[in-house]
Amino acid sequence: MEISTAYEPKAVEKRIYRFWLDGNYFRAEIDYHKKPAVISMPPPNVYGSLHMGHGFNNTLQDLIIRFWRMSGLNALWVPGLDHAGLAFQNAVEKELRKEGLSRFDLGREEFLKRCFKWKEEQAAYVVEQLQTMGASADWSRLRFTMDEAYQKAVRRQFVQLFQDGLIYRGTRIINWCPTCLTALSDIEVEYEEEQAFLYYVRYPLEGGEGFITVATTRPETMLGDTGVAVHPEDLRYRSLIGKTAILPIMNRKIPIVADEAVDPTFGTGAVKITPAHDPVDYEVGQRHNLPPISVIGEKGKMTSDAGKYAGKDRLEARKEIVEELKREGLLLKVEPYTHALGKCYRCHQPIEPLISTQWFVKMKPLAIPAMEVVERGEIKFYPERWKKVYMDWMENIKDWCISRQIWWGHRIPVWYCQSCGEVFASEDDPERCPHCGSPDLKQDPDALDTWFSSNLWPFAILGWPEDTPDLRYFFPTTVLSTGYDIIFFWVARMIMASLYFTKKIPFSKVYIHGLIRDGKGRKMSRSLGNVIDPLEKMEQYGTDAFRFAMAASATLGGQDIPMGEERFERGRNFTNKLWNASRFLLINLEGYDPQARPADSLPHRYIRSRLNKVIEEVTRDLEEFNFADCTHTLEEFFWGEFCDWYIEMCKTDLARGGEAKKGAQVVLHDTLETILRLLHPICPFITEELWQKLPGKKGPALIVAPWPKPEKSLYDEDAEERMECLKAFVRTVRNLRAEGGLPPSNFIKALVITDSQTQKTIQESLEYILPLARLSEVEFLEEKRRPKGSLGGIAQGMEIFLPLTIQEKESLLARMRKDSEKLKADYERVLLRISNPEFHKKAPPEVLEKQKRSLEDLKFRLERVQKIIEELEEE
RNA sequence: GGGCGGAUAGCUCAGCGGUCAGAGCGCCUGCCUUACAAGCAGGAGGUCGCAGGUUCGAACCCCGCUCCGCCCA
Repeated sequence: MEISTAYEPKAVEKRIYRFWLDGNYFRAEIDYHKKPAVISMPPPNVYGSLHMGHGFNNTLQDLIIRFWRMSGLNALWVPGLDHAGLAFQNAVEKELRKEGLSRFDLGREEFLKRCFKWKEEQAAYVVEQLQTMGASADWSRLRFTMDEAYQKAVRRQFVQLFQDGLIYRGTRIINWCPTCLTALSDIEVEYEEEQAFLYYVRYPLEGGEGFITVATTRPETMLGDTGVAVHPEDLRYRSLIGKTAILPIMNRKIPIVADEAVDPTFGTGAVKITPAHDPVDYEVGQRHNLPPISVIGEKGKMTSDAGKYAGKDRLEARKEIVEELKREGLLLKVEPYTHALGKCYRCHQPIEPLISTQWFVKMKPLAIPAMEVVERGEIKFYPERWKKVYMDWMENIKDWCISRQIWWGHRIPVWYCQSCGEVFASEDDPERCPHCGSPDLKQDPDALDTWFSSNLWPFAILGWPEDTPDLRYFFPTTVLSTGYDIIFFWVARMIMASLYFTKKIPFSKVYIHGLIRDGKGRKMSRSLGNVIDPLEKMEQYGTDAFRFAMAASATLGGQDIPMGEERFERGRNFTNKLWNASRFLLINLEGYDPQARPADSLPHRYIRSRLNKVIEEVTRDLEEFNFADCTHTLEEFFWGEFCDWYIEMCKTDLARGGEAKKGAQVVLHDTLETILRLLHPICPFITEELWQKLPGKKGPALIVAPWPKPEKSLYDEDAEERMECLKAFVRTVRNLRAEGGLPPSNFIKALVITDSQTQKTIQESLEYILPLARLSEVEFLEEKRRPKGSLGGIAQGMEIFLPLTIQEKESLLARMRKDSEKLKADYERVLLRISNPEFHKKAPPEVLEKQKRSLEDLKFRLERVQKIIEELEEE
């Protein structure tokens, strides 16, 4: 058989993915005899390239799905795409700017046409990327958050919440992005520490009696001040409460009020109140009847209420106002100040708190049941600590601003009757006003927050609001996998929506993984230029190597992952090793007879015992989302045990031919076949490719081969222990040879002192270990004395000696002295513990036993080492 | 200000109550041993952040502290 000596992923991946698609293996059919197991894919933004976060999350989801599928569950993974409202609109506008156009030039209808055209092109590209990753999702069920059916779901949600009184329209202070020209919800604002200044401004008191000094980071907002506030307990200002100050520049009379919200330690302890431009001031204003005056407009420019500063940009106005205050002698001082500045999570420009009329969802009634299901454990977070984060947010939840002043997205299904003023929501586009019958209707121009549609995801993709067979069979879904950064944005809202609309939880397990960072632990960002492109890495190292790196990085604790190049290299090395081990087998399977009965020899017993224990361990790891340990266990077993020891030993049987060869072939084949099955969820392409090459395969494809079950009858402690003894023997010889500087090319004789049982173990497996230790023969010594002129080492109740030259003696002596000291320290530590009467009383018996055995072992080794030292010194 | 993570080998991280502390990468030595140099064999390297406590026994549990990161106000 012609197989290349290095694994070449590119030759394999496309072909294998095609093979799976042709076999229709990703498709899940309703089958009431099978238990469904479902994941809804967090839909990536339909626009643009997938990033490492997608690569990571989708690898893990695919891993789970493939594991379930092989385990005999009816595994369904529903893929999808998100319209990503503002992010997508911004991207399209950016493209338009290249043509010198804005969306307003095109008009709403034309702009949306462009958007859909873009969406079509981009969707195919995103799907292609997911497929490159090996995603075994059911593409026949691909959903997009603006599909016709999905639009209906969103309208149903809005109308029902509206009719139930949970959606209302209100005028209040909201977060406004002057760059994106839209309102945002509270959690769409990101706070960043900024170096700024704190301005101390004197406001003259009415009647010419001195000043009250306020401190502010935003002097330009003073034009909208309608009060000054101090803490009610603050003795410094007690006498001023109820008095009036004169607002400089505007010459407005404003009251001095007392409010608990004021922090007396900030600045002077007196703060200006600008209800129209600060959320806290807004509330203070409400409590004290201070009217909001908007002095900053939607584009970040001063309004007509800003007096002579009207029309200026807010930052320009700040400069000029500071100058004016300085001239007037009202600027007391300016000091450097670090504060958290709110920025838009899409364009990263500073947001502006503004008074505006928007649509809101009342969250408290939705949050209460959503907290209960998590509290009761119906929905579990993995790792569990995220439960607290979720609960804390839910407890302090605020109403959700869902209207956005954008065009791309679900338009708010609310109409305003131009005749009678009726405001109503409707699932279908209405012809006439339901109140007065007038056809003169206007639809609300705004669109909905994207998250107000993706919160329906797990059930809308299965057909909701229709009562479809898919929804009945596949819902609730089983696992949701996502990063911790969108617990509030998405996870929490899906739980609330699902309970409200379906009366069911959307999923029972939430797997929360860490975030991928760059090699130095920094957040990846385009501006830092430290973004790793997953597709590029797959191209470079192979998809399986990429996935191996992802899986190995997904630790149980869900820590963030600094993604360095080494992780991919390790994956590539692993797949290459897998390739070559399989290649070795395929070359040596000539005359393979699956019916042959393997001998009851130690290597076979050992590898079968270990394999079955690994099956048990790996299965448990996958059930617990412990991907890193699962990967590591498989890597270690395959490489460190199967390749390094078992295959090497089997070479003896293969060389011998006959029954020995036939038996080895069967065990080698079966073990590798099982390893391929265990590795398939992590490395689907290479395992499928190799599995297809193996003779005597059962079934059409590895992707649907049964997940291995551990056979406990094959667990064999005796074989494992004996094997450890053989390994110790071989390692000791290799070590002696290296330290003694004996060339590996010479096959030499080893002399051994040991007990009769160990002697038997070694003798029975001599043919396997001689080549590994590069020995010609082993002689067992009767006399328990180190042979003169030899190099000796100790391992597991054996003393092993190799012929030694005189110049090698000194280095040996040095090593023995070092060993002796370490052993002495270890021995004394255990002795101390064991001689403590409390230990005998309180430690469990098996621990006591183990300690006793350790002590004996240490004593034995120590005595031997000391004896050798004496002997060497005598010579 | 509140909360959550982290601090273990040169680097990146596992381990989270039973002698001797683990991996990958890096480093040193020797090998083209007919599957694999993306490999094989051997080796060096760690008062497990600091300081107390609980326990027969602590990297691991508890208390405090220091530094780093994140989230919320």
